[in-house]
Amino acid sequence: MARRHDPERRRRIIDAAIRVVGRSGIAGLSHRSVAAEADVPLGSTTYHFKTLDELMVAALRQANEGFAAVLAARGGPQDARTDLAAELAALMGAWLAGDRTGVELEYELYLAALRRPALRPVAAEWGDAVVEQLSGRTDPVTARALVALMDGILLQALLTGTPYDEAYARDVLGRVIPAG
Amino acid sequence: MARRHDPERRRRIIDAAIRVVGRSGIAGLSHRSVAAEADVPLGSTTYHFKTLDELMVAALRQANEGFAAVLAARGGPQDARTDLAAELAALMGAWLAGDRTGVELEYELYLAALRRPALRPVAAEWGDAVVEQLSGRTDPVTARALVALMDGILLQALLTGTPYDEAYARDVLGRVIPAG
DNA sequence: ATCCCATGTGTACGAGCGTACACAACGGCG
DNA sequence: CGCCGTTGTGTACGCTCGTACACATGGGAT
Repeated sequence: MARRHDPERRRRIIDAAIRVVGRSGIAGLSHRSVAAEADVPLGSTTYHFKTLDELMVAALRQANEGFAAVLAARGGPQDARTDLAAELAALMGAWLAGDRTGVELEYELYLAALRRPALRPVAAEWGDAVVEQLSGRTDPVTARALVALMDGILLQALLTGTPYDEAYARDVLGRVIPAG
Repeated sequence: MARRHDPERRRRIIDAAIRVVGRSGIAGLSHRSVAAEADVPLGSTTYHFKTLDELMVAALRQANEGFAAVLAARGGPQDARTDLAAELAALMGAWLAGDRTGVELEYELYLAALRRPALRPVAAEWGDAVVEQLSGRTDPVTARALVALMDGILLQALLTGTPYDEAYARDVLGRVIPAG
């Protein structure tokens, strides 16, 4: 019999959900699969998250925080003399390096907002957060365009299986940034 | 009892699959739901498409052809004096106008390639087709960047529920196109 | 000390799913 | 004409799913 009133229970379930989505995709996400992965009874997942949407919201939010931390560490408010386009291109390269599981996981949750209105606010938050990270380096319109272009470039790589071309990314990202 | 050896049977099933995805999303796609929508017996869908992946490949390919036709009609090889960025921005606006069901449908099938390798070649074909449509107006690198940026802009609008801003799209698309 | 409710657990139900498979009907071919 | 493979159909099996619900438990409020 497990300990009661476990404050980590919720977190355990979210972590398990992220692992499940990473391994089997959203299609493989269910109360039962998460319960098995987290090694908790079925009733526990349904108690903390009435619907799978709620669980996905929590998972997406947590995944976002992870990426935001990476971005802050690498592309944060450092000096403005470095080439922003090159930095972002390198950031994408580092993210895609090795296996693409992590990137696929985050994009799958992110893109799930297309059909699940509950996820849209979280997806919007993510974009806003990145824009804010870039706000010290460029204007808001450019920042938003950079986010859009990065999304598109990453999707081209992920959806078609094409290898990531960092030089190409640096080139076209640079075009979006106003000269000066 | 339905007529046998119906050459339209396959097409009927694909059309029904597209309607089902448009209404309920990929999550609602099953052999049974398609069979009901197409008004054919269950065995008929499983006979023509052993797996749902096969059915999605056919549906995505058919949806692609529809968009390619629209693009060819509007953004085809017309004279190069018109503003390409403005044309593409207007094209996206027209596509999003009214209800977004059609766009959501195509993007959902397109994005499904993230987790379904069977769809990747079709997704790649789509990108290549658009690049080719643009080949008369600009260089290949720019064309690919425009496709990426359009994907990103459309996704921003679809995922966050933000209204589409055509002036913004025209602005940033124009930045990607080399002066001259 | 007692009560109460948030938290946690186990089990069962009905629905929908992919799959398999036996059978029916057509049409080309020998 | 008669055979046979392609195409089409009906049904049933076993599985997983969300959901519901009754019950257990323990800590905080009274």
